[in-house]
Amino acid sequence: MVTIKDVSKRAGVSKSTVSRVIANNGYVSERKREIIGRAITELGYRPNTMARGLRSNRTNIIGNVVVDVASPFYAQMVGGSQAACRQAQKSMLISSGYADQNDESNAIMELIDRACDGLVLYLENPVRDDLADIIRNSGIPVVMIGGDERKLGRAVIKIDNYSGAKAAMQFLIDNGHRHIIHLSGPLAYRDTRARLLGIKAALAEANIAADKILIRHGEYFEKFGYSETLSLLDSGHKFTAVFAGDDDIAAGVILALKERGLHLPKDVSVIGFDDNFHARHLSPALTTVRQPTREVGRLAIELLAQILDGNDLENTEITVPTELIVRESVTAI
Amino acid sequence: MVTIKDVSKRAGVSKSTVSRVIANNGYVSERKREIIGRAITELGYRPNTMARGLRSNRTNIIGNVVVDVASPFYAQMVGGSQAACRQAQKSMLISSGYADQNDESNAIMELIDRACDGLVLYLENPVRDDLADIIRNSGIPVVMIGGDERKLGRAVIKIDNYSGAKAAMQFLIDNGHRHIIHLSGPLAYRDTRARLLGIKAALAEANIAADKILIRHGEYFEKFGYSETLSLLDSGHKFTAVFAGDDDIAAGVILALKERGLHLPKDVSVIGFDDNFHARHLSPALTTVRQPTREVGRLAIELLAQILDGNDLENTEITVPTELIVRESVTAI
DNA sequence: CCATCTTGTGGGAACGATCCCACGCAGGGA
DNA sequence: TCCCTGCGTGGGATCGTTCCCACAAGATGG
Repeated sequence: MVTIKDVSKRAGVSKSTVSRVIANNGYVSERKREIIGRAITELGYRPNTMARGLRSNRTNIIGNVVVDVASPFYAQMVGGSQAACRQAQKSMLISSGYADQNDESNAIMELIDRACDGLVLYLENPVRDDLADIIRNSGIPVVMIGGDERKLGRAVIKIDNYSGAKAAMQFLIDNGHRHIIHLSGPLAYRDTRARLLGIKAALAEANIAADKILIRHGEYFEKFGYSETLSLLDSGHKFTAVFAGDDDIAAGVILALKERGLHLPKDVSVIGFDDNFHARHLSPALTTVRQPTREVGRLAIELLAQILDGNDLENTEITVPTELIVRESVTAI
Repeated sequence: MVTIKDVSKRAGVSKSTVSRVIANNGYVSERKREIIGRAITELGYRPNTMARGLRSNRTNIIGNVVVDVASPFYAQMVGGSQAACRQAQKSMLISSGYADQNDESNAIMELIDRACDGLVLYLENPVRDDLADIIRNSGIPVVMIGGDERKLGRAVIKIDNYSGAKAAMQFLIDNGHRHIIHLSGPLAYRDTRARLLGIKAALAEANIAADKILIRHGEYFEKFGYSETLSLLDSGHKFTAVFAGDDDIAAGVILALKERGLHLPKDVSVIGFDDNFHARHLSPALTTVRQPTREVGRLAIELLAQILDGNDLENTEITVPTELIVRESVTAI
C-alpha cells in the first residue's frame, strides 16, 4: 500500500506538506504543489480512510435506517438518498428490515459505532428512550423522516399524510359517495393516525356524520384488503366506495371485489394511498395519493449535508406535500 | 469517548489484556475476564471501528454495487443481501444508479478505499480493464452476480436466463402460438443475450424456423413495450403472442393492446420476464418467468462470508434456476 | 532598524486499537 | 536440578493520517 510517506519521499518534501496539498488548506508553494500532485498520480496514492477517520473523526459516511429496503416504497426513498449522497460525495451505509425494535436499536448503535457523520432515520415507531440518549450523547446529527417524538432530529421531514387523506376523502365525497369503507393500517403508526385525522376533517367539512364511514384496522398488506373486503361483502355491508390505507391494501380490495363479480369502478370505487409502483398497473388504474418518496430521500441527505457543512438549521421542519393522482378507479354516482 | 485504556485502568489491567478479552483470543484468567467485562459495561465502552480497521485492516463492511436500488428488481436483491448481512454481522455499504461507466468505476474504487472486506457486484456491463486491475490488486474478494468476463469473482452467481426464456418460449409454442413477437432488451446486456439464446433453442427443439419469430430490440422500459406494440399493430403485423423482454415491457405491451381494443388473452397472449412486483397486478395477471432476486442477494453475501471465513471456494459458479409462473395472460389457440 | 505579519516548510505527537515479544510462574519429565 | 511447556500478563511498536507547533525568510510598517 502506498502511503503519504511514500509520496512525500518521492516528492522530496515532508508528510505535512503532502497532507496540506491533499486537504487543500494551509500554505504550499505552487511549485511543490505541482510536484506533489505528480507524485500522487505516479504512485497511484489513495488516502487511507481508516487512518483519516481515526485522526479526524470524520468518515464521509451517512448511515440510513429504513423499515424495509426491499419494498418499493422505501426502495424509492433509498434511491433518492443514494443519488443525493453521490452528489454530496458521501458513502451510504444502509440498514433495514427491523421488525424487532431491539434489532433496530442495535442497527442504529452500529451506525454510531461506525462513526457515521450523520444519520437519516425513517422509523415507523418512536425511538426507544435508551437509544434516544445514546444518539443524543453521540452528538451525531440526525435527520428524521416521518416524525420525531424524541426531538432527536436537527431537521425533520414530514409527509403530509393528513392533507393527502383529506383530499382523497373529499374526492370520494365530491363524487357523491356517502357509504364509504376505510381499511386502515395499524393505529400504532404515526402515518395511519394522520390519515385518519384527514378523513375525519373531510367528513366534518362536508357536514357528514362521522359514522357514515366504516373503519377497519389491519396491516398494510394486500391480504388484509382482500380478506376484509370479502368478509364485509359477505356480511351484507352496503358501500359504494373503499378508501384503502395504502395501495397494497387497495390491490387486495380490487381482487376481492372482482372475485365477487362486481364491476369496477361502476359498482364500487376504490382509492388508495402511496402511488406505489403497481398502482397504475392495477385494473382499473388506481386513483391514489402520491407520496414523494424519492424526493424525501433526496431531501433528507441534502439537509444532512447542509448541517455537516456547518449550517445550523435548528428545528427545521419541512412538510412535503402529497398529491391526489386521479386515474380510473373512482367514478361519480 | 471511552477507550480501551479507560477500561484497562478501571479494571486494573493492561490494554493488552482488555484487547484479548474483546477479541476473545489468547490467555486470560477467568477472574480478570470477569472484572474486565464488568468494567466494559459500566463504562459503556464500545470499540472504535476506525482504530480497529486501521490496525487490523478489517472493517466488517461489505460493499455492494447494483445498477439501481430504486427499481423493485434490485431492491429485492438488496433486501436479501441486507438480511444476510445482518445475520453475518456485517454492515452494508451500498452504491448504485450508475448509468455512466465512469461513475460506476469511481463507486467501486470508493468501496475499495473504504477497505470493505468484500464486494458484491451486479453490473450489467463487463468491468473495464483498468478497474479490473485495481480490483485484482486490491486483493479484496469479490462475488459477481450475473457474469464475470474478467474473472474477478472468487465466486460467481448466475441466473438461468437461458432456461427461463426457453421455458417461456416453449410454453407459448405448446399453447399453439406460431406467430410470436419478441420485444427484447439491449443486446449489450448479458442477460438479454442469454434470453435470446433460450428462445432460439426452444424454436429449434420444436422444429420451428427461427424467422417465425419477430425480434425487436429496445430498452427494458414500459415505454418501449407500449410504443413498439402500437407501431407493430399499426403496420399491420399479425401475431398471436408477445414475449416481452421483461415485465416492464410487458406492462407497456398490455397497455397498447388494450388501447387498440384487443381482448387479452383471447386475441393476444403476453408473457413477461422477472416476475416483478407488478406482474400479478396486471390485468390479465401476467404469466412470466420468475428470477429469484431475493435469494440471489442473500446467496451472494453468504458466499462472501464463507470466503472471508477462509473457505476457498475457488472458481465456484452457482447457477440459480428461474421458474415459469403461469397466470392468466397466455391462452391456447 | 526592529517588530510584526505573511508565506512556506518540517517535525512529531496524537488518534485507539492490535498484536508481537518478553517475561514470570507453575508443574512435569528427564 | 534443569529444561520445557502451558498459562497469564504487560510493554510498546505500529497502522496512516491530521494538525499543532516551531521556525525561517521575506515583506511591510512605524
